Amino acid sequence: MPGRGRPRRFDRDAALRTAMRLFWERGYEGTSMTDLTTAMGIGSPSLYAAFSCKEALFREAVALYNETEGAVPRRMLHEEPTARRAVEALLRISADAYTDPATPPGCLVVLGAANCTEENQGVREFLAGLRREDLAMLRARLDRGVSEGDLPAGTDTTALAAFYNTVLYGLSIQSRDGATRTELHDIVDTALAAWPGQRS
Amino acid sequence: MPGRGRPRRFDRDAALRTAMRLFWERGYEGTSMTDLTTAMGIGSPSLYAAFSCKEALFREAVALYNETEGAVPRRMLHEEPTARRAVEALLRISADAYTDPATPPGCLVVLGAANCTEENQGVREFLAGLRREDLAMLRARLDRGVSEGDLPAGTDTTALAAFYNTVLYGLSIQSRDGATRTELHDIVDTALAAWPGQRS
DNA sequence: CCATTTATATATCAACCGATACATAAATGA
DNA sequence: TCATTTATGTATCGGTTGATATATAAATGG
Repeated sequence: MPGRGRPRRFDRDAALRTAMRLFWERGYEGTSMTDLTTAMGIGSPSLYAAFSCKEALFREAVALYNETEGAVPRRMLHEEPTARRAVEALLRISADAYTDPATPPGCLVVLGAANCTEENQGVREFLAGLRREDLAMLRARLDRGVSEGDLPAGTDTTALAAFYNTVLYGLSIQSRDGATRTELHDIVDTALAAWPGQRS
Repeated sequence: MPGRGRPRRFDRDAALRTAMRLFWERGYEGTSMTDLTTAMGIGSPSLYAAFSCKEALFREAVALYNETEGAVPRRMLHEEPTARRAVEALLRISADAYTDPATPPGCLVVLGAANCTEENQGVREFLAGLRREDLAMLRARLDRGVSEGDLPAGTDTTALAAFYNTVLYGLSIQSRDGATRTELHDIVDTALAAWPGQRS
């Protein structure tokens, strides 16, 4: 039921996608409400009525990002048969996504609130929490590799997960600096040489 | 010769160090002129008279950062006898510096203008240029390792340098997220396992 | 038809941004 | 002494920030 009052003139989902795109491209503080309302083609009271405030809009946009952009890497992480292949798929898919010319370079969760003001520490902590979740998923996949026997028992999965997570962070910055897809995959090649038991 | 007019009431070098510290902590756009003048204890016309404008002050502060904080890693990179030991020293010293409680976490050159506004693209490009210089120095050190025989002939030094550079970028973000010194060194351990010929 | 509800458009709000105008203070050179 | 030069303190500039007050438009329920 669409309710009683005057119907909304714009598509809320489309507006949210627009916000995701802008925040992805320019970060939280780098995107102004005027940028958003202009890109959405609506007035600022309409935006506030639909999304409460800038921070709420950002959180909703990031949630959308996490559901859409994060779906493929998450699925790969689970479906690939070994930990090694899962991590390689994660890195390769991320490298491809970060250099997709149809979307802004790098990861919104990593870059969206890099050095933001103290007054927006809540936004920063929100993204940091998502990063911790991603790290935990990666570590869990490595632990699964140990329990399934494709990773040596006694592997320091915490350190290994932290390492590949760090590489992913670095890839985001590299893509922002204009690194090509090939360059990122070359970096991934080297990173995979650090895999336990690997000969480089 | 201190010149003719009324002498400056404040220490320009100390003010520059204050600016470096603030920019390091909060980034270019995250630091306001009011933040700067307050921390320096001077009025805004004095700041403008001494440093022209915000961007010029930032560039000078970053130059100071590069000279001071960058000195030790640069020296290690040159003085360590092998490429492998040089890279390890670079990573370890950076990990220590990024987690030094006396200074802000992470690297100013990496984090100082992460997703800044389009109108400040000049600042972003300035830092990107410094990062390219650092990358070139790292690659040159690896090339030296090849010519001196401690790295196998045919080693892809470009890819290897890009990889360790990427790890350094990632370490900056990790330290911003509150990673401890031990955690960073564990990541460095894993990164070094990717070294050519290494058994991990 | 009309009360109610919701969304819109216009016009702003106070706070902060980077940057200056202006008058005054404090030094030097002649 | 006094013109010149430079720096300082105060007050403020126009512009932008995130967020609203207000009045009107457009739907539903009775």
